[in-house]
Amino acid sequence: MSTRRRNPRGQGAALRDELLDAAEVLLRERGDEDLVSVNDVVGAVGVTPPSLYAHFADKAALFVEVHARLMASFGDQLAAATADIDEPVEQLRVRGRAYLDFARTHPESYRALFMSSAAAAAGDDLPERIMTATSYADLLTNVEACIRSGDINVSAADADQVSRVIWAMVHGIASMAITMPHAWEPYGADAVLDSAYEALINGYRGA
Amino acid sequence: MSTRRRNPRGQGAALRDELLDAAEVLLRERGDEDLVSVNDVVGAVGVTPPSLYAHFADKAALFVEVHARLMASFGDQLAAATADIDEPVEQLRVRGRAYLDFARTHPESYRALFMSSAAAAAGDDLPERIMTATSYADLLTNVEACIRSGDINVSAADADQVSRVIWAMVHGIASMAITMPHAWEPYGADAVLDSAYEALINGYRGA
DNA sequence: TGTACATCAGTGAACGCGCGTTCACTGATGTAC
DNA sequence: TGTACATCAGTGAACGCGCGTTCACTGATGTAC
Repeated sequence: MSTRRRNPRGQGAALRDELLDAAEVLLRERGDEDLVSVNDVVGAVGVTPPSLYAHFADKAALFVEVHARLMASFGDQLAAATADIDEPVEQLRVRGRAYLDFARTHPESYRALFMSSAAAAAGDDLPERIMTATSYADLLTNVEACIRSGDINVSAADADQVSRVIWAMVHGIASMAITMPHAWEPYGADAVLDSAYEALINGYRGA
Repeated sequence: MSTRRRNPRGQGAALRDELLDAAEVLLRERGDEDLVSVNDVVGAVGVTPPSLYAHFADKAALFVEVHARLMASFGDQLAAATADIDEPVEQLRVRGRAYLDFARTHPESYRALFMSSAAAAAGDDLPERIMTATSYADLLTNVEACIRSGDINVSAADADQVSRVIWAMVHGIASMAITMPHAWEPYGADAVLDSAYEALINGYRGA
């Protein structure tokens, strides 16, 4: 953009944030860092390519930081949606709906975070970071509360496994909604999620 | 490969199959057609790039056919695994395990079929073809049998929705196994699948 | 049986393109004196 | 208060690369006579 003015002396680092912002927007739009070129990013900020290399070693280094930002905003969104809900099973349901909402509102972000081949590539430990992220810890805590309240009838030691089954279920619905636009017609992904939750919790309750 | 001999007169079309075979092998290895170049394909066959264009309009046309082949072999594999099993619930379980097996044995094929952005791209109706594929019809038939036998206690009209929930569950476990190598540690994806199935069927049985 | 010729499987070389990245440079800005 | 200068944000132009695709061509093969 031609409206950009050069940063004042000593504030060159401001460009770093502008580049991260622009890269995040573009990644959200396109869902795969392979579809976002360095040229796109610097062009969006209104700067020439060499400027980027003053702040990031290479393209990969830029996107490592962008992914971290996306993960944080995803976690924040789930936490905010469930903050006011005390009843454990209801919180679990709302958490699932918020998860699905994020995936559908930002399908390309979701793809970048949980479905991209970049995420699975050897050098990048993104998936491991996901498993240890706050949002998973929150889910686990939620499931433990359901076990204590008796809504999920398994031993406390199985909380981790049950959490991952629930995650896999929601991820399955969300990722299919993204990859196959007609997957949930004519029901709607929400209705399917509700039905799946009901069956799962019902199944665990009576176990 | 330098060992290749030119096809005899009138059998130039044989190269078409060789190209499809080579492209399929490479796609299985790499999981995304963007990672398989035209040069890779013709190089594997031992031929130069222009030869490909005698048989396929462009790269996309080649991979449309390759995807169709992968889908067919996936469907065949599920059908073969479940052919000898009469008891509906057991057949459903074996179907799920075979599905997971395919995903883990050919992770890159699975990614290409069910997780790739190419699959979701506007021009390609692959996802729709999946929804109408034999393998989905087989699953639906299986679920209907479970309803008739009373193992899944929903009305016959809900067979379609239940089928998709089951599919989403298995897809969730399979795709996470691919994207996040440590997702199912220390349990193992099979154990998680069994547990998820048990909960789901349990939940539907008592519904 | 021998030869000229049409056919067609496949080649060699190049095309334009966009990519990530690097090089040598510029010119506005703040500071020292 | 004025000026010389070091600093540093950012540029212009080019790099080598691999890509999908196209062009004009070659040369072995089978057939007609």
